[in-house]
Amino acid sequence: DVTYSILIDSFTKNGKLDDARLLLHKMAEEHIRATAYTYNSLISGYCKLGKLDEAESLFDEMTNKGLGPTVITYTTLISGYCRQENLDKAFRLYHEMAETNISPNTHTFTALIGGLCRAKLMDEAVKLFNEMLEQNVIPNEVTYNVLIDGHCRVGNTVKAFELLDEMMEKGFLPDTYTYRPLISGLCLTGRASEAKEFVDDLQRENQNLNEICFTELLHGLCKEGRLRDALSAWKEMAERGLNTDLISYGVLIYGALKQRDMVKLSLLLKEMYKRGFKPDNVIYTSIIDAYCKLGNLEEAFRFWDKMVDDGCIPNVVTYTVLINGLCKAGFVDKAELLCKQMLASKSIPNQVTYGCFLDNLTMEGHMEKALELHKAMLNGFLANTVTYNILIRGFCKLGRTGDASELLIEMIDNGISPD
RNA sequence: GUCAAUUGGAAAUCGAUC
Repeated sequence: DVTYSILIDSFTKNGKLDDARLLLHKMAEEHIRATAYTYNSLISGYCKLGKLDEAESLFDEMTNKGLGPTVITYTTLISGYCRQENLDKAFRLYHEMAETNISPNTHTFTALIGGLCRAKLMDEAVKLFNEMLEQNVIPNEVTYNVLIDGHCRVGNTVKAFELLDEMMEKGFLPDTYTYRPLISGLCLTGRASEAKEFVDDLQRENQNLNEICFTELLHGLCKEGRLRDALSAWKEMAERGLNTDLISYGVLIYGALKQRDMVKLSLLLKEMYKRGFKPDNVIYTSIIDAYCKLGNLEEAFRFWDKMVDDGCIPNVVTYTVLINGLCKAGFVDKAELLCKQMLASKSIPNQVTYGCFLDNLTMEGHMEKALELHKAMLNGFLANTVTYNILIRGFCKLGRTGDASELLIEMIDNGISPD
């Protein structure tokens, strides 16, 4: 059974869930008992693919066979639900554990804290962290990394750096999983310079930063329009022996576009090609977006064609960027056409896509049509803070503040928080 | 003796004092 479990685990890690399940059947045929290990591996695989229903049915199956669940099974499912931002489900499982006398461990708490952090519910995350300590479950470096990341995401770098000190006092070694969020947090709060200093300090201490940490810094610098600094950091990255990969080029291109520096754009593209890199989806999309925003739809479509010729498949974001460009330029009919084309391919329009149309309708003063779209979006759970903002702004502009406040109430009722 | 938790780039609204 160990052999089979190892095989099943490696299949699931490669996303070959079907093959893994075939093996499970084969085990049964050969009268080899499956174990909790086997099931846990499979459940983990389905969770990572977001197929929680499949994971749940295996959970039931293993329960019926008396093979579990174990702490690991619960933790796997909990983290699966957390990744889908289904915290209700995750916590329900957590409570179910208590009923079945399975004690949550460090991994379990870390997964839940991570879920809360992802949802930016930092007060709750801290509360759970304290509960964890009260239950004498010892946090480890991952727990700290998750919390640090959470605080950084909401811009609370002070708290994040406090936790960095705390974790070091406890003897945990920070790594790239710790540093990356801190760099990101500093950049997020408009302090790319501090992020740069932080990175320099870490280099002086000979801490090993990886591509991911550097790219985060590059991105922060580019976002603030500091392309020159980003380029020099990029050179430094290369000198440090790190890979200047496709993503790092993508960030620099984003920076060049932000500065509307099309000369730099073509230089970067040339250099990329020379190194054997081809622009990917993301790079093409950022170029297309930039041209749309410059009002140059022709050039935008030229890159779209180039992208398709290159074998890159446009995704939701690519479509949305063009739809936005078309809407803003007043070609709503063309945008709708593109949306249909999008549905015909395998891309499904999302909140942002519909948000573009919604924005166009409210800007044109077609509030009733906008409300119609909004209702459809509500049915598809596609309303969010931004889409409500668009509608509320539209009503306010027309002086219909009554309708606007009704929407405010509605959004709160729907559990969507105003910002 | 195999299973569970954390990392990078693109898109919609708004960003006051000019």
